[in-house]
Amino acid sequence: MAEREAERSVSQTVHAQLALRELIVSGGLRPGERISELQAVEVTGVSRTPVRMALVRLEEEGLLEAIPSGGFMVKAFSERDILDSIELRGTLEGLAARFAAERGVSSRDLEPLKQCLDEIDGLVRQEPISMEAFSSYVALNARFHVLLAELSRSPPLIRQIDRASALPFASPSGFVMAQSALPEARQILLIAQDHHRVVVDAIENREGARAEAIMREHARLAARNLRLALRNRTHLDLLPALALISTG
Amino acid sequence: MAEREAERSVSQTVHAQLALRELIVSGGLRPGERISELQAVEVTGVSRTPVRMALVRLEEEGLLEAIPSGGFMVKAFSERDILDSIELRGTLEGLAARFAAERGVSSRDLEPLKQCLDEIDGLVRQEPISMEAFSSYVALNARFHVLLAELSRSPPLIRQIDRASALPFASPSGFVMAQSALPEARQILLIAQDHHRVVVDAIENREGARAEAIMREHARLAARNLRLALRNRTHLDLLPALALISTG
DNA sequence: TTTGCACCAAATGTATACATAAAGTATCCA
DNA sequence: TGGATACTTTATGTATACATTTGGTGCAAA
Repeated sequence: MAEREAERSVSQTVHAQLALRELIVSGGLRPGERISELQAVEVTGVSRTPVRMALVRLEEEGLLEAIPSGGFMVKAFSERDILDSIELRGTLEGLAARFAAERGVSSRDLEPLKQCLDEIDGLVRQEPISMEAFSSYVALNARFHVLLAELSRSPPLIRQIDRASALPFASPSGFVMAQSALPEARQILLIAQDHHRVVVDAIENREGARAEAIMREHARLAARNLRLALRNRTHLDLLPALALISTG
Repeated sequence: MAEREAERSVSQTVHAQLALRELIVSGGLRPGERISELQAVEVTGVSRTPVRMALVRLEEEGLLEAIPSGGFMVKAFSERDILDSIELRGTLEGLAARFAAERGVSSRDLEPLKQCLDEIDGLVRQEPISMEAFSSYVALNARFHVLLAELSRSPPLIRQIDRASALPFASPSGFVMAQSALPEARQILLIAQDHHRVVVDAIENREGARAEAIMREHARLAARNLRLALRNRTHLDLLPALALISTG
């Protein structure tokens, strides 16, 4: 064992799950393509049992789909599936924002969110925005959404948001944003940043309904942008678009 | 093999999953109690491998929780967890209702829903309502909710609703409703029935916002009723209350 | 040439064997 | 008598062996 040097502390199953997810998300396997256990064993370097566990978990996670005759394939999503997932996530996050507002979070709780937004500000203020800054934005934005979900203090809701995010957040890894799209991307990022600030403000002022409405509107806008980007794919390809919009 | 007579057509894994879920949901294992693989093997009659698969799936489903030192335990939910889950489900179903309305379902699509409601009408019209009628109601009500979710034609949303329902719908199996609570239960059922009819009507008339609002309100009311029932548990115990309210 | 049947190969589902870590117990020392 | 340590036992995590089913290929017959 331990033929692959690293990842020694985590269980084989977790290691396999991470490795396979990376493989799927990075596009190493096409949607609809079958993923054989033998292949998974070779990729992960662990035996069939933990690989199998990882496959089951990835199926439950929504990245794989069971083939009736046996085995798993990479799940394929339609354009509408993705748009729906964005709105779905927005709806859940709206609920989270409302819970946070209604349950009275302290200023201390909001501090990490504000700090996160400040960091994003530092990134998007650059003109033109750099490729590295954009990548950092994606990571920071994901963190903001996680923090917001946790602010609801509702384990069931956090859990659901986590699952709902699997699809929209699945794409960024390994994508390449076209240089020419960066200015347009920056504009969208600025708007998203505005929304986020308003949400935090609403939560701070205990305005649950407003907080919820903003998050939902935010998601609807993101879905609309993606729809437009997909219609005239002049410089936005599917994956970059996802990375750009769905993480807004 | 095939020592246990039935269930021959489904895979061992699925059989184990169903058997273990039944065990958990029926209260055969207390929340927080550890579920050993050996025990699971004895209960299901299959070997450790499929049992293990089933345990992983049940964990992803939210009924089990992994113990850091190894193995699984029955997940314990707080009162707030359950209330949140109800509202969560209502929110998702509201989205489903809106999707259904906006995407223009045909009258043919609505037929099964109406038929389902008519059957429920036949049950709750009895005065006093019988125990059998109440049990039938629970099953029919679950069917209505499934049909409504499917009406959204959104696989990601249907999937999420399915997961969100795991908790609220987990309780009915094997519960016993107190005879004395039946009249009160009937009143709540009648209100729920009203809500359901309004939702179907809103969908039919393409009023997405209204359809969504009703479903959310419906869930909030259910949560409120449950909260009241839990406060003065004179004749409503936790499980019956869940069965009653959360399936409303 | 095409269709159908049979056989073969490969991959999945299942069972079990093995290793490691955790928990419980007993014994010994303070 | 109480606590700590070592040992034993048990249960989980992993690896592998076995069986069954699926899919493909080849041969034969129409």
